[in-house]
Amino acid sequence: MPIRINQRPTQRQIAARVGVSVTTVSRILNPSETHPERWASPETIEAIREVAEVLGYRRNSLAVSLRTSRSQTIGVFLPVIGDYTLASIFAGIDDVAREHGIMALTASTLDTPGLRSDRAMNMLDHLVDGIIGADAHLGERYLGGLDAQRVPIVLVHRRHDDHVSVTADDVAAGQMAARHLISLGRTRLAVIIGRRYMSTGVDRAAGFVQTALEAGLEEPVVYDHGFTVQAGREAALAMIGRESVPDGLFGMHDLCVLGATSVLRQHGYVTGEDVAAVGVYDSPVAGACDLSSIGIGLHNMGRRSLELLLDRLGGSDIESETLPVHLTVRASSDPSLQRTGHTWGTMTPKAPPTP
Amino acid sequence: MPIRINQRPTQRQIAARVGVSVTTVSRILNPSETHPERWASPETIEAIREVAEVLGYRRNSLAVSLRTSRSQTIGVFLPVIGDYTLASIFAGIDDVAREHGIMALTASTLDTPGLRSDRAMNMLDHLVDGIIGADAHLGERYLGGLDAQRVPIVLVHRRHDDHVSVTADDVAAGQMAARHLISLGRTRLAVIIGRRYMSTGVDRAAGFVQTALEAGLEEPVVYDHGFTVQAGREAALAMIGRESVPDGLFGMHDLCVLGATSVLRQHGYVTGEDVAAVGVYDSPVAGACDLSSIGIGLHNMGRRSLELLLDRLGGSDIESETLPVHLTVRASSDPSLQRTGHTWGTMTPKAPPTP
DNA sequence: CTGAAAGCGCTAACAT
DNA sequence: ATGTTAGCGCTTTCAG
Repeated sequence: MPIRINQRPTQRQIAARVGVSVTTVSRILNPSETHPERWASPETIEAIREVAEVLGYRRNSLAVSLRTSRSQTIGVFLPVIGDYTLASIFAGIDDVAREHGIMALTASTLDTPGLRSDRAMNMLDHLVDGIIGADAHLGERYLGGLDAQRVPIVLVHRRHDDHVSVTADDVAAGQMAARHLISLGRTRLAVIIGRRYMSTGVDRAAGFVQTALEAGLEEPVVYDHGFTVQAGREAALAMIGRESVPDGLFGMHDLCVLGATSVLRQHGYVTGEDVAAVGVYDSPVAGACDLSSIGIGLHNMGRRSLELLLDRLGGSDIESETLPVHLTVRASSDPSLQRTGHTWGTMTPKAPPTP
Repeated sequence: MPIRINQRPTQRQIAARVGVSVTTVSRILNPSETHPERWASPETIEAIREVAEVLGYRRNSLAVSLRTSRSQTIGVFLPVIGDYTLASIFAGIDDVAREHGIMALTASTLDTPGLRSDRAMNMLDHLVDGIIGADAHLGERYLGGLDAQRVPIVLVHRRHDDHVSVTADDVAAGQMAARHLISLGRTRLAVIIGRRYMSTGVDRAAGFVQTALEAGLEEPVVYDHGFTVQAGREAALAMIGRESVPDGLFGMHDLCVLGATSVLRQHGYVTGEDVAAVGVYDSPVAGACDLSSIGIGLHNMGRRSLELLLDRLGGSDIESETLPVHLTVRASSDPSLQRTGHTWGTMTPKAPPTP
């Protein structure tokens, strides 16, 4: 009769019912990894198993953690959550966590190092076994104040020389975008890099600019308004304000490119024609909007970050990884391609075709 | 000299240095909420504070939880993570969590009840104080198997009669969409509802269909392919296949509408002209794509869900809340409005304007 | 094959 | 104003 009313059953209760000690119960129910000495008489084992089953026993992870100093818990820092990119990375992390029965404590830090430290302290209070950070800033030691508590850290998405990281080949992405635009005959290039503390934007811009210069073009203009739709709009306004609208635009995020092209279009610059645009992440919306975009395996990036962290926790030495990127060309840069969703063409609609 | 090498300092260490008992240290450092009897001599208090400071003392949350049966931890279930909607809700939850020093254990369940149960067990093993669920399915008790462990549950985004929930006024959203389309003279309506187990889509469709019928229109056709870009594409193909392309389309998510309109457009149906389209969530991309959309305060919705849960944990009785929605009209439904980013107009671009 | 004992770090009655 | 005792649920030597 499972008569537990409000309380979770404990090993002690099982021990009492079976007539053995908690030690034995512990050994049977949770055989230690290292010493699988689950020696016990078959009858005892059977009895313990049965009572545990009928009582609905579940181990108290907190007690285990307190005893073993391993919490089966990790901390994950995201700069912002409501964004496709970071959310996709987190989805990959979550995937691996599920497979390994690990719980992730997640915190958004709004790209504010101070906030990050506060929440990191809180995480460490919960004895997380390790930390995955997607919100690293260049030129600032990640969680520098807390290194005494040597918790393994793996960075993801954004690199930092001081830490192991899983990133996309951002330099290659920039080169790829530039080569693509140049191959289309574009000569006045510009790039929206997000913020200067993000290695993603900085690295992509580096590859982009370098390739442009090597091709003998003017140095691309750099805009650092951010990576949101709104940031893209602001960048576009800046372009118009300085009367230097590019004919080739590369942006760190599909969204900021969409924001930029929408404003440019309002001002008469037709995407795909007047300005060829390329984004990053190849998000679903890029497909729906005919936006050329450089895809990155975000989900897999998340996966690898936790896999690496787990390797580290398992005692292995780990090294940074760089993931490949690939370009999908659509009508936003090559107007000869079929337009699907929203045409990048003229502003004044003709009479609608008869349905 | 903070000479802790690898180990976090404990109350005992402080007690030893100061020459008091751990009890006193505990009382000073972590005065209980109920009995703020932090009686101690000013010198003692001062000394303890100082040593704690210099040692870099931080309480061990796990030990506290084990002792108090309160973990300052909650569990959050999301159906999927890499999506603007859910991620935004989670951002709101995270906000409140930060303000209250609470940690959130997050898990994606892929809208698979079995997966949810497994991970819920794991969460309960970690003694979460409560659970927020964004992945409820209609017609299925949420976490039905585990109700014995009476952990407070608050649903968000999707309602379920058996639970307190924070949702948008989905019925009103459906009515609003229908009224808008009808006011534009649209008569052949259709709606993409996501999946049938989602109260969001079901409720919105209810309001939508009801309003259409009351206006004397034919019953809108319902498509339940999902709410992603791809789902929208499939729905559109279905429309074309059955030769009943609507002149008014409402979709549960901006993305599925974008997916649908992109395919419809490929087949010659111009958005805003041949078919007026309305989405939900008013995500940034809706703005960039001139998509009319019904906005919901997702961030606030997330906030409220945790606030409610905390109220409940504080002993209050709580009730479900319904949040208001509002429509933003853009060129996708009303072509007289200025188009910004991507025109919904004709397929064949005219000669580009001179930049 | 099994159990006694110790203790992870902390809090909470109950003394004094 | 402070200390003693007890114990949260579990794992882990060390002895039988």
